[in-house]
Amino acid sequence: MAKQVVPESDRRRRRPTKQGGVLSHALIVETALRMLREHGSGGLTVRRLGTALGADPSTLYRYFRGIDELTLAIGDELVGRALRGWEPSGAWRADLRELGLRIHSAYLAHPQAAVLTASRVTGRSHEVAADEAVLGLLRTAGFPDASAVRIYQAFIDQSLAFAALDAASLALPDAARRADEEVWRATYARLPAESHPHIAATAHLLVERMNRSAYPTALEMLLDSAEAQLAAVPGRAPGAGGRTPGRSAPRRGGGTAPQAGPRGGRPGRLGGDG
Amino acid sequence: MAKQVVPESDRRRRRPTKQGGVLSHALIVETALRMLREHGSGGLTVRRLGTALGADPSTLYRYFRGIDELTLAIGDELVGRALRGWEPSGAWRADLRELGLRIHSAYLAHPQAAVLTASRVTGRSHEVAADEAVLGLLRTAGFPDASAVRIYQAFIDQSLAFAALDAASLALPDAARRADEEVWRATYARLPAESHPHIAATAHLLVERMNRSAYPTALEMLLDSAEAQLAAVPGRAPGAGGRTPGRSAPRRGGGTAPQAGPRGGRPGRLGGDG
DNA sequence: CGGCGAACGTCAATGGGGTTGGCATAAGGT
DNA sequence: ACCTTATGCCAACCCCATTGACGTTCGCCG
Repeated sequence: MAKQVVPESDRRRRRPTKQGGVLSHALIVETALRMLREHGSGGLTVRRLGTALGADPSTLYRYFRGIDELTLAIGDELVGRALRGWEPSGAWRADLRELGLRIHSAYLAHPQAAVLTASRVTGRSHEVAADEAVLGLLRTAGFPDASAVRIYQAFIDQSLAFAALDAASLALPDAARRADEEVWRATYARLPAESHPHIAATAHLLVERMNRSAYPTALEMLLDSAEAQLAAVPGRAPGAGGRTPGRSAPRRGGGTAPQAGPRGGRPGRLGGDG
Repeated sequence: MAKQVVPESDRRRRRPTKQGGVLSHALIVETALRMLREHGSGGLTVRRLGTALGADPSTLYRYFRGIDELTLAIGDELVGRALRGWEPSGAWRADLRELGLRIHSAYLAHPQAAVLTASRVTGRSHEVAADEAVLGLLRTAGFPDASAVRIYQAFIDQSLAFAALDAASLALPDAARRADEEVWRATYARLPAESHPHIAATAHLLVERMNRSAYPTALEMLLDSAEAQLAAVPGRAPGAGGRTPGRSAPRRGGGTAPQAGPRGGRPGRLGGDG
C-alpha cells in the first residue's frame, strides 16, 4: 500500500486507466463536484467516484490519503473560486459586502459540496488571502486594530456559517425541500392568533421571506454596526464607507489584493471536549 | 417488518430487553447524546447504540424510521433545552441577546450532536415557540412588521448558523483541534509583513481572539443595527432597548412566553437543485 | 536503445455500516 | 386464562472505506 501520497506537482508518470482516462487531482475534484451535484451530499463515495472516473476505487488512495482529504480539497476549490478575479474598489463597505456575497455564493453554487465543507477547517491555501484582504479593508478604513480583528472574525465566520446553513437547505432533495416548504406554509400560515399572535399577524411576510437567505440582511446589519463604530472612532469623520445597500460599488482599482499565501487554516475555536 | 413506527404517546406494551432495560424515545435520545459525546460526531451508529442500550440494533427501527429521524429527534431535544426555563424580561435587546446566547450554548453543550443537527431543519415541536418569542419581542419593541420579520430571520438563522460552525470546531478530536490551533499560531504569527502586512500587524490579536466564538460579537452587531433601525422609526424615541452588552438584564417577568406549539419547521430556503 | 526501479492501477479481502423480513414471546386487554 | 399483537431478536443483504499484495508500464539513466 502507498504510505505516502505523491503531491500533484511531483507526478510524472501518468498511466491511463483501464478505460483510458488519465487521472489528476483536478480531474478527481471536478468529478467529485459533479457527483455531489448529481447524487446529493451523501452521494460521494469512493466506489462511485471510481466508477465515474473509470478507475478502481482504490486508485483514489494514490491521490488522497482518504475521503476526508478529498473533502478538504473540494472545500479549498470552492474558496478559491470565491476569490478568483476579485479586486477591491477602495470603498470598504462595498468591498466587504462584495467579498461576503462572493464567498456565500461560491459555496451555494455547489450546495451539496458546501454542506460537507463549509463548516470544516480546510487548512489549505486560499484562506490566508481572504483573511489578509478583509483585515486590510478594515484597517485601511480606519478601524483600530482591536476593532478590526473583532469585526474581521465576525465577518468571516458569519459568511461561512450562513454558507453552511443555506447550503444545507439547497442540498436537500427536491421532494424533501418542497415538502418542508409546504409544512412551513401549512403550519405557520394557520397558527391561531390566540396562541401565536405575532406569527399570525406576520404570516404572509414570513411565508414570503422564508424562502430567501437571511445572509444579505445579516451582512448588511453587521456592516451597519461596523460603520457606526467607525464613526465613533476619535478624530474621524462619520460616513466614511460607501453606502450602497444591495449593490456593489463601481471598481476603482488599487488597494490591497494579496494572492494566496503559505498554508494556514482557521483552527478550532473555544475550549471543549472531542 | 414494521411499516409504521408507533408514536411514543401510543406505546403501551413495554417489553424489557434481553439485558433488562426498558426502551423509550427519551432513553434512546439521551443515550445517543452520550454516545456522540464519547465517540465523536461520527460515532453514532445503530449497531453501537443498540449495544449501549443492551438491545438489538434492529430494535431501534421500532422507535425511529431510520437514523435520520433519530438525528432530527436529537436536534429537537437540543432546541428544547435552549428554551427550557426562559422568560422575557421586557427589555427587547437584552431578551434577544439572552435568547441567542441560550440557543448557541445549548447546541455547544453537545458539539458532536450539534454538528449533525444544527444546520438541519428539524421540522419539530420547539421551533415555533422560539419563533413566536422572537417575533413578539421585536413587534412589542415597536418594529414595523416588515422590519420585524427581516430581523427575526437574520437573528434566528445567524444563531443556528454560528452554532453549527462553532460546534464543528468543538467536535474535533482533541488532538486534531490542538493541531489546528498550532497551525494557526505557527502560520499566521510568522507571516512576513511584506506579503501580509495586516495579518502581521495584528497577529497577536488574531491568535488571542481566534480561539473564541465570534457569535457574541456578531450578535451584538446585529442588535446594534436593529436598535439604530428602531430609533429611525417615525414617532419613536431612541434608546428603547436595554443596553447591557455582555450581561443579561435582570428579570422583570411578564411579556410573551409562548410554550411549544404545534409541529412546524424551518423549511428549506432559496431555489436550487437537489 | 535497452534495462531497471519505482509509480501507478488493479484485485481481493476485511470489518463495519444501515436496513429488512421473519419469527418467537410476553404484555395487556378481555 | 386466553388471544392478539406490539415488541424484541436473529440472520441476512448490500453498500461503504480502507488496505496489502501484485503486475504492469512509464520514464529515467546509461
